[in-house]
Amino acid sequence: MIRYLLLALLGRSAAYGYELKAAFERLLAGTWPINIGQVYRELARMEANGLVECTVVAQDLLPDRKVYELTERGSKELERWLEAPPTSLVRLRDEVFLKVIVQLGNHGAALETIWRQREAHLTAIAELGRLRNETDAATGLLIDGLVLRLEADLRWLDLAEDADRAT
Amino acid sequence: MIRYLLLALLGRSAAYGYELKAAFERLLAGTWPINIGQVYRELARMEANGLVECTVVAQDLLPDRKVYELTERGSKELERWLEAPPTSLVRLRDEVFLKVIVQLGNHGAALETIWRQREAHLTAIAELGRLRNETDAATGLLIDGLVLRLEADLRWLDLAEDADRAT
DNA sequence: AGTGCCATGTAAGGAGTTACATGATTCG
DNA sequence: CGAATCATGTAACTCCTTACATGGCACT
Repeated sequence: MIRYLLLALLGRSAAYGYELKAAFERLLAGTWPINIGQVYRELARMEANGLVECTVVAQDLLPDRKVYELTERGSKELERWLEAPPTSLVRLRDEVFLKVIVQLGNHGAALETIWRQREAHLTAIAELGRLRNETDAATGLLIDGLVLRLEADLRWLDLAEDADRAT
Repeated sequence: MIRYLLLALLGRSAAYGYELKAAFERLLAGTWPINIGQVYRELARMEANGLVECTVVAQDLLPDRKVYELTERGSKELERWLEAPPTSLVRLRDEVFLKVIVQLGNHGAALETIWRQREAHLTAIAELGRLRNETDAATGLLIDGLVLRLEADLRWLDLAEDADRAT
């Protein structure tokens, strides 16, 4: 995933690692903090695979920059990813859901988890509301997506509470 | 995650690996196919950590079973997980979202991705509807959660389409 | 003197996926 | 004879996370 996001960012314009980390986190509004080391490792790997190539740009006073850009293969690979059929959506590996369903019927415990989660969801939604203001279109849209999901999960927590009481 | 789910299953009753794999997949309605090898590896690891202990039960005609049960430490660990504060919900690493936002403004491409995704979501929802019939309460609830999320994502795709046209 | 920014990296490890190995029994 | 079920495991690999290393400059 990281690899393809970096490819997508390089598809917009050539960039060096340090800059890519910032662009990456700005695009995702900091919801995916990435370690700078990983950016360099991915770039090195992609270079080895011929997806990107770099030019060293010397600077005085500051360290050299290694400016990367997509190769032909790189943009093919990016395009391939973008056009690939969606991976299976029938897949749910979230703590929230799992913690609740394994406790279903265990009244006290399930309800406590549900309440804790509900509160966490509300906090997260509020936090995203604050984040939403300081972003551009694409990032704002991403945040909207997150909020919609969290709202769906809140409705699910209501369902779960009913289901637990019904047992 | 796998580790804790196995602990939760063992919290219900002692079981051996082969059986745990089946219970795991039944609980998750097959949305998380797990490799049997991983079950054995996790069990071995948990045994080394003193979370579970096993008794070998000989069978005639069939291979021996290693029946595991939670230790005191194991149920403490399970409880700790269940009661732990939810991990951050402000985090979104799904292909769907990322593929769309990196293409936003790139009209043709973004719209194609959106349509592909919409279709995949509808297919997935239909599939889950079929699955829903053959399950018990907890698993059914899980599926409801998945469906709610997919519906939220569908609404998001509408938002994304509007946002793309607006650029 | 210490913190933070610029810019590059290496290394260790956890979690999950996929494939393969072994051996007996039962069903078609 | 071949495939599926029961039952155990090992090995290799990808992806992501976390921590650490280096070195100069600027600001307080």
